[in-house]
Amino acid sequence: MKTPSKTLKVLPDETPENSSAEQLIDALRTKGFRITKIRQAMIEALVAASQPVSAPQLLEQVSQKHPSVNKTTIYRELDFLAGKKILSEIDILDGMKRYELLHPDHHHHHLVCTSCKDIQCVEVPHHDLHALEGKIQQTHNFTVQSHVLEFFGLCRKCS
Amino acid sequence: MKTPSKTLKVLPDETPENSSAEQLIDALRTKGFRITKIRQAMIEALVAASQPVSAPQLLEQVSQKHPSVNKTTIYRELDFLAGKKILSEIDILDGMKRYELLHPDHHHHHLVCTSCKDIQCVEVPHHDLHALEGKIQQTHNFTVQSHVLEFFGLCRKCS
DNA sequence: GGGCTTCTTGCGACTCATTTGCAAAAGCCC
DNA sequence: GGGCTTTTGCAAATGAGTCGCAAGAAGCCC
Repeated sequence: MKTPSKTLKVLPDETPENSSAEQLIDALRTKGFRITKIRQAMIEALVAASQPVSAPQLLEQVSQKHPSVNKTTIYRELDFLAGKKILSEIDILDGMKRYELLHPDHHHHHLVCTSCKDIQCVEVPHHDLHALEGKIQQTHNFTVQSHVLEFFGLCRKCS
Repeated sequence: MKTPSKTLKVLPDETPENSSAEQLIDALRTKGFRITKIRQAMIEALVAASQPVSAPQLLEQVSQKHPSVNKTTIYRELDFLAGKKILSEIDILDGMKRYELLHPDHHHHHLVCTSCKDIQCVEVPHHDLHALEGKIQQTHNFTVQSHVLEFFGLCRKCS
């Protein structure tokens, strides 16, 4: 097991090629799921997004190409994609969930600007958290499955 | 810089005496706020709670003594108490906020059981997070004001 | 106790994210 | 194209949280 880097890297806005829309779609098709226009449009929108997006935002975006999309479809599809581990759900405490592509090989956290609501991603060296989880497992008889770590504050523009 | 204890302590369910209902109420009265039946009942319910409670839960509980309480009052009062730094707001991602007494001298995190929804508190050695926040401040030009760190998994009974 | 001022409360209506049931429409396979 | 199954749209419902306003209560001074 290698030691994680000590520095915090800014994650690029562009999506790495292993999660481009086409590849995600192919993977779904291979597993036997249907590739509908809405599903395709949603995946494309999510891949293109530079920040986690909410269902209403996605609805608006998908509506531009498919004016008849229904919000129910958006919610169901988000659920479907999250269930397939393609998306992860994040919560910035403003009353609605947001979704972003889940990258199996790295897990990151967010810097949420409390003023302009901008969300940046941060990669946090994971050994500290893992050590902590191990300790919790022992001390509390609690099997940690996942965690949420988000920072709230002021971004460069707002501070 | 001193090294914080490496062990994780289980926080007691009982509330330390410096935040008993009477004392909180006296403090509010001294500051000139009115002590109404509802306010009193809410503070008592919150002091008695062994877990963070949601507004609907509190509504139900307060309703038992005061059948005519209105949910608006509950929300307003929670807001009021949070504003006075008596309560802190926590979010376990199930779509509603929960509140618990805020202990000025320690900040803690939670272990949320994904099966039975039970919530335990954990005190986490804070130097790691502080160091991290300092690093983020520098690397991202982001002024960290607060953070959320919650662990999800299975409690003893459910694992 | 009475009256006054100001803080709180109840009520009703409203917003808005999210969910549900059902029937119609669209993918995919042959 | 036909058939089977997954997706979708629609309409209505749920549920948390909010708002404006008028009535009700606390605290205070006399």
